[in-house]
Amino acid sequence: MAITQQDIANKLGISVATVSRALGGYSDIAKSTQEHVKKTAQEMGYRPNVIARRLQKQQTDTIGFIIPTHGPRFSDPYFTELLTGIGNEAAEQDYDLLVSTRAAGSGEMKIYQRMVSEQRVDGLLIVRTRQDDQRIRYLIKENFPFVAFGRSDTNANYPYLDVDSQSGIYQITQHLIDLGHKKLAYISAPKQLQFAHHRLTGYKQALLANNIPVDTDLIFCGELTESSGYKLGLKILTKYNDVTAIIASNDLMALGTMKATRELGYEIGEDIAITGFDDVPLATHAHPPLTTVRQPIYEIGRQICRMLLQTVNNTPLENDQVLLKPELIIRESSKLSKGGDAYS
Amino acid sequence: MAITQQDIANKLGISVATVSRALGGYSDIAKSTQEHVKKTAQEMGYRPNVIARRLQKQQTDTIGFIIPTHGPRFSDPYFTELLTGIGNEAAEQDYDLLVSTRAAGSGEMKIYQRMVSEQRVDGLLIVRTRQDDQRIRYLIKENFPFVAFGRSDTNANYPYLDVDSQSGIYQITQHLIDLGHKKLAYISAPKQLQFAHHRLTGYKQALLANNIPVDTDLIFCGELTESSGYKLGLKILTKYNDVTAIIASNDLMALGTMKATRELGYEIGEDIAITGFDDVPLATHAHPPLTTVRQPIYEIGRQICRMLLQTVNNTPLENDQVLLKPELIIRESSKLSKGGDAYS
DNA sequence: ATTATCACCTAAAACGTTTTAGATGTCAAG
DNA sequence: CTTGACATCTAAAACGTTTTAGGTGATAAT
Repeated sequence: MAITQQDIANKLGISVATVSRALGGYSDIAKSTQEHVKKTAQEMGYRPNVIARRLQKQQTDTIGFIIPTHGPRFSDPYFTELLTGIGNEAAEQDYDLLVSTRAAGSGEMKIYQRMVSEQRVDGLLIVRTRQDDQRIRYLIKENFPFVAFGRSDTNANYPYLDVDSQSGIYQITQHLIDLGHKKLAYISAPKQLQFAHHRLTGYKQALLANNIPVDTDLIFCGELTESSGYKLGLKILTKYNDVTAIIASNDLMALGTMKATRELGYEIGEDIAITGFDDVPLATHAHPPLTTVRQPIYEIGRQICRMLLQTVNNTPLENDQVLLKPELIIRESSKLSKGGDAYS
Repeated sequence: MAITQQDIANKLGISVATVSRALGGYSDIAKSTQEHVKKTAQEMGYRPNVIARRLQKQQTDTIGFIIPTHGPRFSDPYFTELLTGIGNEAAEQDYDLLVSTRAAGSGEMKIYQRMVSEQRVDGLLIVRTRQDDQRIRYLIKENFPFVAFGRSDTNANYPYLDVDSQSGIYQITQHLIDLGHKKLAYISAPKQLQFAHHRLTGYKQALLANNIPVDTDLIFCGELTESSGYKLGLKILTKYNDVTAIIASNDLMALGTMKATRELGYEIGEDIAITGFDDVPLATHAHPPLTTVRQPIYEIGRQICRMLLQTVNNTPLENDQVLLKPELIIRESSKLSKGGDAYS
């Protein structure tokens, strides 16, 4: 059996209250007693029982993070990096991290309710915000502490951190237009994801700013996976043989599109430009290396975690709605358009 | 404030004990009372407080999983898939999953001690077993329930699941030899990882079985990342221009090696064969698709979780040391050796 | 000699649940 | 009428911690 404060108290002939307060370093316990208790605790191998502490303190020192997976073979490198950021920050602040994996829809809300109403965690992290996001609605209704990675379309006010992906896609689209591309296809994320709209807007705005009409036939919708990018790549390039650039809304889809492009005999970066979003490590090692927009994923993980812990501890956030400017990373998957007349 | 059993008891004019037992469905409570209590609980929106339950039951209904990361930009797709498997299985059995992210070494043992001695979890999952693995030694010493993904070199007996990667690499090496390759370089995982040895042995055995002498100059050691595979790929191919096949011990390194190979002007699958291990989804979408050995990662996650939960619940495992046969997946990154004389 | 102040300690309650050990009342059998 | 068996319920203890409210005794001030 584990050593308890009672054991220490018995051994020392003092009360548990004194043991507790001594270990807690309270000033109403004599310095000498404090040291004595601490020493004995150490010797006896005492470790606090966190469950008992939690019950008394009415807080769990735990935060929750529910990863929205799609299907069993879910392997988005993006999430590992995000999780590492969250996990490291939580650990530094002595918080536990409770993780659930659940496909969006499919009983997802059950998990949230469980976490909230059974008081399993002190706060929650939400990622991949959606249109009319029921998770956000629920947490606001319950007045439960949370921080989201991503804005949402509700007019509710809540703490979030987001990347200005509209600007990111605008930059990348402008970059391609500068290279002489005129016919640029776009592979969107699923429409229910909030960022899908920001990114699509960035694309449209860039086109319009350059007097290129928006052709909705050139806008496709993918699932953020390689295989989805692959399928759409095939579709786009067989149907529209005058497209010279494909803008994917994440790296994984861009990598899939690259495969399709190559299979159809095009040279990427020469015949067809392809771009992504995220800058996962694989983007550098793709062939050719992928032009993309960098989101500092690890740092984002740390920061949303830091924001949540502040919220949980009732420290007011100096800035509770943060918008990060992403950085354009130009690599070889985007080059001058062959048929183009840039700077001509 | 949340509703407690006390609130229900007060409202109904019965004792908390009755409420507890009614909700628990015990037979010493009248059917009618049970229904009444359950109905009222529902109406009042009662949810059990898991912390209190845990304290009383002296178990946490939580398992722990510490992901051994390397560095902040850790994005191994392998782990997301494993985590999904573990998470889904845990959720189905109503267990919480506590996740920590920590680089091996660097205070890793502190996390284990914290989990174990402060009774944060009922059991632990260990992955990427190492030579003389201190985590395993510690958990055995503490007699704490755990299941490992991977064997280890200690002669201690403990429950594990592993993939027979010696056989996997043997198969892949034999496959390459059958294609006519004679000079096959090998990129190992870090030597402290247990599976590095099994895989290396598989490579050596296959060579010897085909009367090819083992040339230790052709054995390199990488870090399981793309960039590590890239660097070693460059090194191998510039130093040994008669190497026709490179066997990497995971897919990520293989992908990095592919990049190096291409940059040096070789045609993958034509001039140089490259193989990986794991079959992450990206292997299919690589250019060309990667020949590899499939580990059913998601299923492995589920199964080690299932094994752990059985252990935690004192259900004896019918088979507590499982060895899975991996499957060779032949794709286009390995083809006939140009200089080779297979079947000649 | 009384009172106030202070340093140090602790009994008991509290957190919300489950379990234990037994109480109460009913009914049937003897 | 007594006894035993049974169904149903519950007071109290228990889990291990922290907090509250106050006690004790010593010393200093009046």
